[in-house]
Amino acid sequence: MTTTNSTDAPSRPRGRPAAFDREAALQQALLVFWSHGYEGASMAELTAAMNMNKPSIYAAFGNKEELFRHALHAYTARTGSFIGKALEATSARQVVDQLLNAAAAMLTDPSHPQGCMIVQTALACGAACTEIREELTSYRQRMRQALQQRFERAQAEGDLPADAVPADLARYVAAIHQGMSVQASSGASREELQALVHVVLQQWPSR
Amino acid sequence: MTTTNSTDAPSRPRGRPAAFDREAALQQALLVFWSHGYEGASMAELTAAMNMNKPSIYAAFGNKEELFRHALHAYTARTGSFIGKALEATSARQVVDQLLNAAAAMLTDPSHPQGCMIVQTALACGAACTEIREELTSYRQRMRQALQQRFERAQAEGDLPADAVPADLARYVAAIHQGMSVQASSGASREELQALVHVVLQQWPSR
DNA sequence: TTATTTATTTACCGATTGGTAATTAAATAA
DNA sequence: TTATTTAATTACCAATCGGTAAATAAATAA
Repeated sequence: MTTTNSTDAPSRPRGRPAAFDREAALQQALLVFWSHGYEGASMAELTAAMNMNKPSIYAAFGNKEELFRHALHAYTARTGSFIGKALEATSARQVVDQLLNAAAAMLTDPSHPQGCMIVQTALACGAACTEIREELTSYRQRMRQALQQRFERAQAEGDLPADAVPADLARYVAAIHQGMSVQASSGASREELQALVHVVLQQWPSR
Repeated sequence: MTTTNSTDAPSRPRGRPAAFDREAALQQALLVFWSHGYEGASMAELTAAMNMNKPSIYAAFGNKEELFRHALHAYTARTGSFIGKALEATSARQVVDQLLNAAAAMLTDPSHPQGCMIVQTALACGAACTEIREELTSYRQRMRQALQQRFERAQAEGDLPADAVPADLARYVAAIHQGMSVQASSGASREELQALVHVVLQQWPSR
């Protein structure tokens, strides 16, 4: 049991108070990484966007690689929250509908860079960011596995044809999602992506 | 009419002969850009792979940006040749079949980096490679437009349902192709991608 | 041979990269 | 006040970045 102050009111820490808002600074870092990629984002640009000087950033978040991980965590918690919600829909078809239409909206939202951070920021990179690249790859694989499990459940519930292969359908939907991300980063509009999703849903098995 | 040597036999040029094979050197540069991206590929790594020192590279190909364009041209001419062939297939369904199955094979070919160079090498990057990024984007758009025109022709030939929208189908197939590229670079096997393509073909309209 | 032309080699350039040591500023505790 | 603790600022580091000037090597032309 550590020694704390007598009341439950939070006591101020000892030294000089931080001048930056941690969440706000992280959000700015996120935007820089999102638009320029891991190695395309320089510490100079990050310091400018976060309105912090380098030693403060390193003290608060570690080095560039750890800063990226913090930003990535903020991304999945905030921007990527629609994925978990879509997986809770009541049928496989509704999962795909909600997932891809929410993605069409998010990927083209003008309030942040276009496309998906997890697809864009380190698809190919130099030797210095191999770990980051692999981390993003495992993120994508986890999403695909979550889709596969959801489709397996759907099939067990008679929600998908018996001859459908959940693993293949999951890979298919994941590819659509990733392709939409590429096209969003190339300037595709929300309406264009929604038309794409419409094609997917029209052809979705056994509706 | 310029002055040439008297016979048709090619006369040797005046100065010291180049010690490198231009096409082979370009192929090595292509492999480096393909696996590490435009800004992830350093001139040091390129010189090592091409077995040329920097001044020779600059004399032969221009700067890094122009070298990338030369490599990109070699890529589209060699590796990307299957796209043009697929577009000549006799039906829309066969176009998609040939295009995506050939892509599944190419994207996972162990003799070169996994995935598509045009998707991978500059999706997000720093300010220094904006032009490269836009050039790759326009490559992807040209492929999508070619698909759209092919589907328009298919529809006119009764090869696609009257209510199908060629532009949307083209965007759909392009997204599949791009998503396959992302997954190939993440380690998906040829068989896994072929299973994905099977899902697409099973659901292709009006077969 | 000598002159000319082109390629390769070596050494180097300024700028930028990610990262830090040392100092100064602002808060609390005694 | 004085000591202590933490943050912000300034200045700086070695390494690497893309790119090049100058010198040397290897070919042909005369």
